[in-house]
Amino acid sequence: MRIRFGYVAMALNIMEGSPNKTVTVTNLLKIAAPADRLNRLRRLTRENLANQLRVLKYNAAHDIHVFRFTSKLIPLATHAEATGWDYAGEFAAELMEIGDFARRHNMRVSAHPDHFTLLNSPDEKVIAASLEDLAYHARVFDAMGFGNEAKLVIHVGGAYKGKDKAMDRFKENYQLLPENIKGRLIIENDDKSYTARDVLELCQAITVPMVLDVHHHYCCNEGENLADLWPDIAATWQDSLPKVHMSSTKEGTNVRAHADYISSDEFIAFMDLAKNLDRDFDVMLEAKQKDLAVHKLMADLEKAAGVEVVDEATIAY
DNA sequence: TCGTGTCAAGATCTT
DNA sequence: AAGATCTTGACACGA
Repeated sequence: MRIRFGYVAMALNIMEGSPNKTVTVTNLLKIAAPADRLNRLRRLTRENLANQLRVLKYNAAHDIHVFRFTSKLIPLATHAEATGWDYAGEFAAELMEIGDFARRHNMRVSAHPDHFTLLNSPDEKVIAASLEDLAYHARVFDAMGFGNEAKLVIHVGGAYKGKDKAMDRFKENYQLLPENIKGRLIIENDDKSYTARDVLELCQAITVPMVLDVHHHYCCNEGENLADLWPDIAATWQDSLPKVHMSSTKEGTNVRAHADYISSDEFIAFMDLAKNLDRDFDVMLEAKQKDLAVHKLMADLEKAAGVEVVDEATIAY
């Protein structure tokens, strides 16, 4: 199997590696003139986009081909203060440059709207806000020149004291999505409510790829064996490369908290159960130390039996 | 400059 | 019914 590694949002190993800069609403509102408020957002956006391109260049230099964009690239994009602001038009050149760079270097990119974005809420206002947030993500990807290959990962949502009904609501709302969101949406199992089996069944029902989060599976399951689920999960990706999220538990806190780095033993254990299927896949490392965790995992795996290092962020096993 | 409380978003648990 | 907690990196403020 050939496995590529990537990381989330920001690079710690370089200067100016954060595309996450923002401003709090409270502070933004202290600026008297609305036009000046917008200028504050513009300056932050310009800085974020410059840092984002820098991060992609760093990734390219280190063979990192899997990357998740931050949702904060355009600060407060979905807040009332930014209503009507044509950020995609104003920053068309910068956004397209980022997209072009990623394509030129064969990067697989995605985004993960945060856990306030819910397609299965019974509250219409929550659905409306979620649609707005998804539209923002899709708008940024459109402006970068990406099609449906650039995925948006979300969770199923709340349980609302009835997962079956809540999953039905998800299915109904999914069908109503505009094409530039619907075609990009993929679903991940979470660490509290929806198990890998729940999400697999949902993904099969609506024909959507499933992201397996290995750590979430160990936090939230009903005794299923991951080796049994993996072939069906991988099958939801059809001809494209499956993607897996991987993190390790931070010692001394609740099991759900993410550690600085990824345990190579835990990752090897996953590779062992995936080995029967012998299908290539990508891994998004969700570690506090971001890109440093990619480098460290590669260094640790290099010493392990059966691992062949292909480049700085790819192995064969 | 450092430490720390706060933050746009919603569900869920606790009181 | 109201408030605390979860989670994240970064802001914002006071010492």
